[in-house]
Parts: sequence; structure tokens; C-alpha cells
Amino acid sequence: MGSAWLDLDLNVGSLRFPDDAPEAFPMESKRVEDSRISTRGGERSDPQVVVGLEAELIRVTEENKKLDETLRIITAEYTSLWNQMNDLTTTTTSSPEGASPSPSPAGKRKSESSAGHTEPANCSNAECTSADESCKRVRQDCKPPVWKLHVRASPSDSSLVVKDGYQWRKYGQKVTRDNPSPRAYFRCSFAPACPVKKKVQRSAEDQSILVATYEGEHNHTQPSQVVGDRSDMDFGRSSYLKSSVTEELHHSLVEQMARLLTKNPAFTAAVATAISGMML
DNA sequence: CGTTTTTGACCGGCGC
DNA sequence: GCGCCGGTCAAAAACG
Repeated sequence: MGSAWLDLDLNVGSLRFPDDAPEAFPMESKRVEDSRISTRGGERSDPQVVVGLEAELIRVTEENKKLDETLRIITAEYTSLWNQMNDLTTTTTSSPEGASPSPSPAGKRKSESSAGHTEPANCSNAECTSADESCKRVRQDCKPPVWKLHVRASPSDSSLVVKDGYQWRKYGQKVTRDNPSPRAYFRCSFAPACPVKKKVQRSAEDQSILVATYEGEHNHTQPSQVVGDRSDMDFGRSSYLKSSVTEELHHSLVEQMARLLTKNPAFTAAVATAISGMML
């Protein structure tokens, strides 16, 4: 599986137009090259071989055009998906339930997203002077945006660190009832007044997945964006951490793209034609 | 020596 | 009211 979408990734990354298609499809290039070598060996080329090679070249060019067209469509879809993903991950007003429909565990406690939620400054209990119902509604209205991020991590790595480019200060750790792995609590340490909190815990189902739950919005820019290409040690590390997360997103998108590709009849037909052409 | 992490205690919400 | 549980506090320890 892994190698399959790695190849796809490389092809997408090196999308070429017909004029330099041989670079994009080295196997085809190699085959033509081999033919040239074989004819060069005979020094004087047979006119029939030359005609055959020309016909083959035309056919390969046609196939390349088809593949280019297909890749262009797929790249457009990829870009569209990428933009959607960016919107979901950067827009803090996105619905947390929609982004991560994790069912709350059966139990007497309230659901994870609202459990132990501290009251924001503008949502004091003074507003809750009427019935409990309206009080709860006010609390729900004041709920900061919550969203989850699933990051693959080594099960042997016991540190609950999710690399997202921000600087976090750990202020607590707790073992919860529904998960044997401890849950770590973080606050944003880049800006003292930043209200964002983060909870990180290994997935109960898959210990290799870290689930980071973010609450609130950053009231400052990302540290790595502020410093740009500054070669400061800490910020450099933050930049690296950010790229690691985007790499995760990139991989999942590429995986999604690979699935789309294999379901695309035009693409599979073009690939089949190209492969059969090489085998003949 | 300043900052960060650890960890037990404490607080408040919720169900019974 | 009581007990359970998640979240937070804060002192001590660890770290650079």
C-alpha cells in the first residue's frame, strides 16, 4: 500500500506536459532508449524498424497526453481537497462535532467536548439568573471552538507531544476512566493571555494515535510564522514541528487521492494502455 | 537562576 | 448529600 501511494505522490509532484513527458515517465523513456541502443548496435538502422519506432513514439505521445489530462484533473481535485482541509484546520469556527464525530462514551458524565469546561470571562454565572435550561443554553453559546487532531506517533514514544507549531506549557496530567493512557493538559505559552488549551491522549483503540483536543482560539500568530526564517533553535524546532503535522495531513490527502485514482476509470484505462504498450 | 514538568491536592459539575 | 470524575492549581523537582 505504502509504496503504491508513494509512487503516485512522486508522479503528482513531477507533473509534466507533453513536451517533457519522458522525464515524467522514465520507464517509457527507458524503453525508447533501449530501442535506440539496439538499433545503434546494428549501426545501420532498418527503415521498417524506424517506421515502427516512429509509430510507437506517436502512440506513446498520445498516451502521455491522456495521462497528462487525467493528472491535471486529479491535481485540480487534489488542490480543491487541500484547500478544504486547510479551511477545516485553520478556521476556528468550524463545527467540532462535524470535524470529529467521536461518540461520547456511555456513562453518567457529560460528553467529552463539554466536560470540565471552564467558564470564559464573558460568560459568568451572573448571566444564569433564570432557569437551569437557559443557563445551560448560555453556557453552550459561550463554548469556545473545539476541534480534534489525530496524529500518528510511535507507541514506544511515551511523550504526549503533538507537533503543531505552537509553544505549549503542560499544567497537568490525569488518567481518565475510559482510557488507560494518561491525558496531558497544555496551555499556550507563547502569549500569556492566549486562552487556547490542548488535551493530548493516546487513542484507546489505537495506541499509536495521539488525539489532541484544542479548545479556543489563539489570539496571536503562529510562532514559526512570526519569526519567518530566523534560525533560532526553539523557533526552528517549532517550524519543524509544524511541517511534521502538515506532512501528516499531506499523507492522508495523498492516500485519499490514491483511492480516487484507483476508482477513476479514465485513469486506470490510461495506465492499462500504457502498461500493455510497454509489455508489447 | 529562570523556566518547565511532575504530581498530589483541591474544586466543581453531574448522577444517583 | 454523597461519591465519582474531569479539570486545574501549586509546590517541589528537574532541567538547561
